[in-house]
Amino acid sequence: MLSRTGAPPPTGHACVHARSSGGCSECKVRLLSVCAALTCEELDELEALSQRLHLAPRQALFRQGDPADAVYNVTEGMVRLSRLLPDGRRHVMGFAMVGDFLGLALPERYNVTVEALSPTALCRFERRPFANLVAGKPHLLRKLHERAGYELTLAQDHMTLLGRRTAEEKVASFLLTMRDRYALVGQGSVTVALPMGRQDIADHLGLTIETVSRLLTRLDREKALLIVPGGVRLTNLDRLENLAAA
Amino acid sequence: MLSRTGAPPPTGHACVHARSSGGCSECKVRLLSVCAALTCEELDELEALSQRLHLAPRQALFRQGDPADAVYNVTEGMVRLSRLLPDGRRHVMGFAMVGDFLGLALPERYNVTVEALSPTALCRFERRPFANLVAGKPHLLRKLHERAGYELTLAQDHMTLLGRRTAEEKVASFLLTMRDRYALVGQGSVTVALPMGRQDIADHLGLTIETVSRLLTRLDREKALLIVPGGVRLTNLDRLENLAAA
DNA sequence: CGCACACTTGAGTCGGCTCAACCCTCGTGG
DNA sequence: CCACGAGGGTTGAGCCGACTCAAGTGTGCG
Repeated sequence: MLSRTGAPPPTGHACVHARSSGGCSECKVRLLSVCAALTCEELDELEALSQRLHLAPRQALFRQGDPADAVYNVTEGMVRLSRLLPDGRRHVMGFAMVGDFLGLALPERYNVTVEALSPTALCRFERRPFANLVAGKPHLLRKLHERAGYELTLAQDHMTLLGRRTAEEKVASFLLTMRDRYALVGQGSVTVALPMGRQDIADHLGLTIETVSRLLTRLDREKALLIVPGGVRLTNLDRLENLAAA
Repeated sequence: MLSRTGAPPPTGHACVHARSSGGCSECKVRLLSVCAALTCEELDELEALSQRLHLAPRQALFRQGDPADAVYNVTEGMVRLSRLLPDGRRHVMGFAMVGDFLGLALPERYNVTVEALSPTALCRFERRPFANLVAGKPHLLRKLHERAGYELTLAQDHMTLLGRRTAEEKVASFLLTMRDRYALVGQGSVTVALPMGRQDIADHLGLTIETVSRLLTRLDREKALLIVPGGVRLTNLDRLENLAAA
């Protein structure tokens, strides 16, 4: 199925290559993404397959059940990966941001719905051509596999979170995880943007919106953080890390 | 990190190959495992690297924190993958059985402890030589990647289970999942062996042992299943499937 | 027989959920 | 400019499902 790729330490090589602007080789997220595995020539091949795409907030990229005929790389903004249970309950699998890859685990049909939270830009690759490209590039496959492994550890960490942690631990842990992910893409700051709504956070952590809201305001009152428009400012990291306690 | 590979539909090719007994080519789980990707000659190479290993119940294969210097293929029995939180809480990531691969996502150190639940046999591969072998065999890497993707979907399903389902749904769902996994390795039956203890099930589902016990006896009383020594017999699949309601 | 260990069962508690207001901000239109 | 409505977020009161704590029941093994 589909999944975010968090961001394992980028391992790219510089690529001096004169070309018209806007290409993959000038892509500012290249070194953060699987594309870091490619040489200049390979980037050209990739670029030939790619298609730029922009999403407005609330716009869907695809929906659970749609035939899975493309994979994507997020180059700007943030999207939400969610799943609807037959009885209406919703589970938010995660959030994909700059550098994340959508489509590591591809079944016949997407089993999540992906929607933009903020204005988002992506590279789209048709599934078949992309698979063919990968087939001829073991190091790209290797990179994808590496990502998949990394994803797997993240998924497992999240399982532990969901299964064995209290509401407060979940919220603290979520905020710190978001901070770390921003840091990995060079946006490290004590102020963490939260483009998703409270309901999204709740559905991600296995809580209700009321619980998330209550805990955030409590952490605010306790001066562990400061709620600001569009996010939070983490004013007492020690306290939060204590709560999240790996 | 480490992880079970459930069992995507096996896709192997028959391999007529005369050789001394006990080799990979006679391995009865080959077609269920990643080894299905290999030709006879490649199997020989693999076999040269492999090391047979047997575990008695309760015996550990390795522990959380040990340097991750090998990967494994389970050929018999069942192991438990668990993780200990700093405060003593435990989370059981899953159970690996016949055909499952341990080591898809390998960080520096194992982040789970693997212990045998029943008498277990495995193939052990040193990490480096195995990685080298894989590096020269794109179709094996491909197979591993496929598995990783499959694992990822399983992990995500389990997340949904942990985050958004009630205790009863969790238990019913767990039993059906176990049944399906047995079926995939040719042990399909309405009687499901549960070599793990109640505590293990509880730690896997994010419940307490008492809750698991209570729900099993309730389902028994309601004639949805029958508790038998070492497992359960699912006597009313419809009812259970209703409860698990994907 | 008797201990150990896994499991079951019961009574009481509590964390997080449900239900229901309420508040605030922002966009729209009169 | 203000009135208004909608949507997101907050807050409160009460409840309930799963947890905690504690005892009891097998069952296998030395």
